[in-house]
Amino acid sequence: MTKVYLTTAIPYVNGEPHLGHPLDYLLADFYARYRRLHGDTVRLQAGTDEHGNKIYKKAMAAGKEPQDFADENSKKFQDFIKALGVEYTDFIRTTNATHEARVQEIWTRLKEHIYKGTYEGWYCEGCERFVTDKEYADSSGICPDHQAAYQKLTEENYYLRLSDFKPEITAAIESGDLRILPEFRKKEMLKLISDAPDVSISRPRQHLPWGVPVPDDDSQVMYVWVDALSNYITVLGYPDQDISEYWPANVQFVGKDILRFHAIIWPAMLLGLGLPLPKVILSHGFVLSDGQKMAKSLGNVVDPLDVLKRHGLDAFRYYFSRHFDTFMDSDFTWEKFDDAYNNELANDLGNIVQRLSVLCQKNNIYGLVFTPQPDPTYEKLMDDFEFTKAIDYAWGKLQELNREINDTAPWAVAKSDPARAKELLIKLTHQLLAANHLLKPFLPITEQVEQVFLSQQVTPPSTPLFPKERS
RNA sequence: CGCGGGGUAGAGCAGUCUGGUAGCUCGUUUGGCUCAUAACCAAAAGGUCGUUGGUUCAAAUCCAACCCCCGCAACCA
Repeated sequence: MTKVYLTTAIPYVNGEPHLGHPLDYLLADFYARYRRLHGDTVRLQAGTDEHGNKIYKKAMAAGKEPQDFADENSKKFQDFIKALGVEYTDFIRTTNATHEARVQEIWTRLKEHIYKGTYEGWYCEGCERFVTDKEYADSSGICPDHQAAYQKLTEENYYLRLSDFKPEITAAIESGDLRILPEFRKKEMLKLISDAPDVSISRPRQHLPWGVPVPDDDSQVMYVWVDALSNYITVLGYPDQDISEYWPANVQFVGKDILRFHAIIWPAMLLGLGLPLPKVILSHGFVLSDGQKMAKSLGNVVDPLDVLKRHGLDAFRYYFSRHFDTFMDSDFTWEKFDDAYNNELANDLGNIVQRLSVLCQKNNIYGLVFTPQPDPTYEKLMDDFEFTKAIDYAWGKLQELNREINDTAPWAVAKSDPARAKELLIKLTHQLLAANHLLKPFLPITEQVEQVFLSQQVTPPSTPLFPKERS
């Protein structure tokens, strides 16, 4: 039995889950379910990133303790992940005391690659933070929130010496030992690595009051990287426990925006610890709303809970698997979502279940047995993480089946030759169950479909699957 | 010349590496069927494949130049 470890990026819990968050979880869950159907033991991690300035300030603004604030938001994310039907096995929080202790030990073990340096940049007193060069340029040197000029400021930081690891990381990515997906991101990452300066991994305590203290230096607090990225191994028990059963991870699912950190800083940390690199880092695109990036300022933010409520969990997972490209940005609109529900889920899957179950009932079919057969085309797609193409392929099977039902017309055959009709229906039902089986990683409702046909006596579901809503 | 992605039917995309009558899903129109959720099946309409030039018997596909859209450039999924 193969052991599989999959990870998802841990979201920063300074706000509510939005429609972009499900992607990591769903992709990981599709793959996890697929491997579990093959009998593999899958460990699927999820969690929340809870330190940092933004959370500290939001908590202060709300008159709360940072920990209480983090507790509330972490809970929201955990509930959300459950609502998505994601079968995760571990949930890690960066404010967990065990995680914090482990992170400090990790820092200590990385010490020979860490040095103290100074960081100089543009700083806003009001925001209490440094701004990027781009922000500085865009705002002509004036903070838009505080109408105050940015100041040049210097502070002490610890740095991770990336140069110690660049050749090894580059070689791993080039050879495919560390596979970056999609392929077109690989070049981008290689270029970024060659240009990457050493990374600042700490902040003075007065600038970052909410975080894990740097060991042996009370004046400094760890910045996000060492703290958050370590979650993938602290959740397994590192460094107190042997993690070789599950590490290296088979696949790490991340958004395209944070791929660079997972392709550069994270491998550097792992090499510094003497741990193997993950086998695959898969980066997915963004969820666009009406063709645009979702942003509060644009007023096009969609609440994922509303989407879940609209047509239920299966519709949600269906839309995000079949109408979202696994690797590229894709668009969400209510109209497309409703169309997918009505024209595809209801008309194809829902209707065909109804169609065949009624025919089976009328022809008194019972005691069916189903054994899934391997489908190499489908498995190749799933193994390559081409989820959109895999579900598309499975859907094609449903459409073929509809054609075949029309062509063979079992209802007509039943009038003259009931025995032959029965035989036909059993064959057609097996085809449906085979297609249904391919949909299992994506749609939980497939369990219900099996129940309909594999129960003692085939009876149509009391209410059709995916009932159409009359508008 | 910062890096990367993209421009193919009303919408979303495949096809480009390995040149050879332009394909899929959804939508539209017409016909068929009646087992089924006003469902299903068939057929049709709809594209000068971003622009210009080149190579070739033949270019969405190869080469060159250009135009347009999008993302990224230390905390944004």
